[in-house]
Amino acid sequence: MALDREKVLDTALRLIDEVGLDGLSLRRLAKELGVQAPALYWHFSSKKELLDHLVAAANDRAEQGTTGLPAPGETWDEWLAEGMRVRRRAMLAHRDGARLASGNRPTPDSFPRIERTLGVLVEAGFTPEDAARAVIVLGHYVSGFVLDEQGDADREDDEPPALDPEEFPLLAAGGKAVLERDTLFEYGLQCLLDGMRAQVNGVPRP
Amino acid sequence: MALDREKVLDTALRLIDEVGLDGLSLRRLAKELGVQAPALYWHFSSKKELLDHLVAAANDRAEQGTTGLPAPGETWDEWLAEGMRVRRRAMLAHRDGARLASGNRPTPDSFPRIERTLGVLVEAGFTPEDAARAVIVLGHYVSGFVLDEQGDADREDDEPPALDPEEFPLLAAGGKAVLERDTLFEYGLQCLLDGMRAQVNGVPRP
DNA sequence: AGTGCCCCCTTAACACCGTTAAGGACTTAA
DNA sequence: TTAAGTCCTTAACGGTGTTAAGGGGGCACT
Repeated sequence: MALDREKVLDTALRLIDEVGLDGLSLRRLAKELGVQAPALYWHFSSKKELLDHLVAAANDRAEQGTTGLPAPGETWDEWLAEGMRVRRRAMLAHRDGARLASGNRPTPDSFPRIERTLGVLVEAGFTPEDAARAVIVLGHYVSGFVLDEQGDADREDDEPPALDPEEFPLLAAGGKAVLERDTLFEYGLQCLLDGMRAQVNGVPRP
Repeated sequence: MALDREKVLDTALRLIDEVGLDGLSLRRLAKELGVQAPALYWHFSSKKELLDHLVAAANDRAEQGTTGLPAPGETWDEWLAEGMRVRRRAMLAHRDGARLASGNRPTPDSFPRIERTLGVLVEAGFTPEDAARAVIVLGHYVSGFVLDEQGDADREDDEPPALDPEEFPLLAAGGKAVLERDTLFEYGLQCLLDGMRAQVNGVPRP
């Protein structure tokens, strides 16, 4: 039974959930495949290339079942928000998913999808420039958010340092609120969308 | 002439600008200090600890000269925006600064500063919970943004793949706009602040 | 003066890492 | 039957973070 890219990527994705991104070495992956490490160089030219394809594979799986266009009657902002929630869930689906995803450009495969997204926004009244800015900026928010979210998971060592509620009352109150990740994510997401709604409606900036 | 943490961190900060985060090995750093690699373990218990202190040192330097409170007559949103610009510049000041900064919690040293920030927002009408959410969410945006900004710099290999303006007209137009990093940063920043302004003024979400 | 302690560093080594070189089977095609 | 191509092996290179053991030098105390 010969190896192929598909099999390697499947195993790598499974392995990364077990041992994390830092634990994923070529030797470890090769062992899991019943093969010696240099064998992987037949299928991928370098580890970096393997990781790039890993991201693409994970994204493919995550985007399955999404149409890429708003449902009838769905407004652009509801649609965009839902797209960002999907993106967050896709990153959360794999351990270190955010770290894995950040640090590589979109491949040309995703151009049509992006073009369609921009089309929806332009249809809604965005200039092409602002549409691109909106998409990029939302992406940065999501990846920054999930990066932190998963960074916490890695740091298994110790809980947050003790905090005196007498000395830092606001920090103590706020710290709890910030632990509700879904609420927090939605807060930032809606803030961004508020700004975009205002802009597309021609509201002047103060 | 004995080594101390200060000297090590100084040299590391200088070295990281030359060789990047991935190029910063203990042996390389030790050589720069005229010392053998294991000597560093006298001053820091691990490389991870050294990097944590590196971030703290870089932040200290960046925050020097900022008061941490709004100037008289400055509104909370102008003040917050300026704070985020400072944060971005601090990360950009060192090669791989964003990658370095992401992936470690604020040390207790920064608690007073954060508490003061929350105080300003609560003064402006935020609930303590929303103030904390706002600060966190802005931070995620900034780090996600700069992470991408500096990721581009690392990728010296090839320019973006050719893009047919006939096939992807919006992408072509938007791609140019997105290259103006300052404008792009400001766009997202103001979007976020729009949402926060709306919330603090009690504007109901649509 | 001598003795012991503590600070700061050295040398040697371990177990890993990504990657390359060279070559050995085994399948397919001429 | 030979030739080419595919997929993998073993061996090795130069690098990594980290640990173990020990050596000098300054300081304090007897």
